[in-house]
Order: sequence, then C-alpha cells, then structure tokens
Amino acid sequence: MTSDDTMTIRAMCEAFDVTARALRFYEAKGLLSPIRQGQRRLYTKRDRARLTLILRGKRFGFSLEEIGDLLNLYDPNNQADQLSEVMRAARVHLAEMVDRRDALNDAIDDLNARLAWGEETLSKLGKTLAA
Amino acid sequence: MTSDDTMTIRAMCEAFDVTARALRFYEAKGLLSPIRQGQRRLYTKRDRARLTLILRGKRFGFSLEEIGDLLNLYDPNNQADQLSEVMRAARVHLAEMVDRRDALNDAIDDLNARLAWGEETLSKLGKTLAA
DNA sequence: TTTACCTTCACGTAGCGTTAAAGTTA
DNA sequence: CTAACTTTAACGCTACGTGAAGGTAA
Repeated sequence: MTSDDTMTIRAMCEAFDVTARALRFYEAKGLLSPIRQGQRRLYTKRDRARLTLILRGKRFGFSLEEIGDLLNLYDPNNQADQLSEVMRAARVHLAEMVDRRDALNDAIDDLNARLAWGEETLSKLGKTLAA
Repeated sequence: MTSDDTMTIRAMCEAFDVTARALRFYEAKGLLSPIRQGQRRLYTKRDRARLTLILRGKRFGFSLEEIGDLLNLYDPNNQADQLSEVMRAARVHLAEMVDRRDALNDAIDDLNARLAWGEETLSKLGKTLAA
C-alpha cells in the first residue's frame, strides 16, 4: 500500500487471495476500474470495496454479470429502493441456492444407497467366488 | 423403436429427455457409438444402457470424462475388482458433494442473515425518512 | 545487465445451445 | 414439390488458467 492509499496488482492478490488474471478479468467485465500509472494498475480503496463485494457475491453464487448489476445499484446515493432491489435479487438467488442444495442432498442420499448396495453385492460376490 | 431394436436420434431425445446436440456431444466424447444407416445415427440398446448410466452419473455430479472411465470399467466382464474401483471413485465424489453442500448451506445461512439485516435496516430507514 | 514484475493477446477448459448451410426422406 | 428431419461445422457462453512475447523499473 503506497502512501497515496493505492495498491499494486500484486498487493491486491495477496490481500484478497485472488490471481492477477482474475483482477484483470473483473476489470474487463467492468467490475473494477483501477487508475493507471503508465501501464501499471493502481487499485484505490473504492476498488477494494468493490472487490470485497465481488468476492462476497461469488460466494453467494451470483454470476459476475449479476454482481455487476448489484454494484451499480450500490454506487449512487444508496436509498431504500436501491436496497429493496438488491434484496429482491438476493431472495431470488437464495431460493435457487436452496433448490440446488436440496437436489444435492437427494443425489447424496441416492449415491449413499448405491454404495450400500455395492458393498452388499461385493460381499456376496466374495462368498460366491470363495465357494 | 424400429423392428431391429434401434432408435433414431429423435426417439432417443424423447425417451431420455435430452437434446440431439447432447447425444452427438456424448458421441464426440466417446461415450456413445450409435451405428449408422447412411449418415443417420441409430442407437442400439447398448447405447441406451450407456446413456442411462451417463445421465445417472451426471446427476451424481461426475464429469463426462469420469463417466467415460466408469463406463469403460463396466464394459468387460465386470468382476469384484471392477466394482471396487467404481465404488472407490464414487466415495471420493460423494465426499466432494458433501463438501459442496456444506459450503452451500453456509452461504445460505449467511445470505439469510444479511437479508434479515437488510429488512431491519429498511424499517429503520423508513422511520428515518418518515420523521 | 540481470531480475522481477508488469503488460496485452489469445487459446484451452466443460457442456452443451444455437444458428447456419445443406443433404435426405416421406 | 414440400415439409420435416437429418447431418457437419463452428461460434457463443462462464470464469478464469496458462503460456507467449515483450515492456519496464531497480
């Protein structure tokens, strides 16, 4: 972190545990806009705040495009209707996450059942071959 | 289903609820190998058996490459060691699925908490603006 | 000069979706 | 003849990883 409160791409990578490629990718997608010192990128605290939200959004399963929309909502004077909009999107996503988890649970149960069957089959097969 | 027990690509699509593109893709990946009647594909019951396993594998979260490996294990005279190998792979995958579900659950709980916070904030904001 | 970063292409991945252009079959 | 179905080819999408080739700063 330099004296003017900006960070190099390398410092960002270490601070947020992301790759430089990812940071450039987010920039190409319009999610970040670091200033330039010649060719080199310098990330301001605004970039850091946005990256925090980006990573949080990813953890919640939002796509980068959706995250971009949410970031745009955050940018202006964030009033009640903006927050409502974000929450509406979040609720939709939450429902999808719950569906995926339920499907995953079903698959897990199913696979467990098949493994149990497989073990039983193996033991029978062992006896058969031993006989 | 024609008299010689083969099915056209369209019939397969309807029977298994998959697209023709998906069937051709599985073929390109070496998972299916329908016979040809001129240019047209004709799927045998071997293909249908394999497709059943492919779709089941996908439901369990296996990649097509992994599914291909498992299909190859099924092909020969399936003995005890073959089944053991499949089960070993299945157990590894099961663990991954459990991890993903747990991560999903954490994210769901987290997002729920943030939504609760958001609702509280909204109500306070409402009072503030009304004052 | 070397060393260590930095930069911009640009192709590869997974699993198909989606035209496009053209041949075949009923 | 036409409608319906088929074929191959090939680019699009998501979120980057992974070099390649070269610039630049200490």
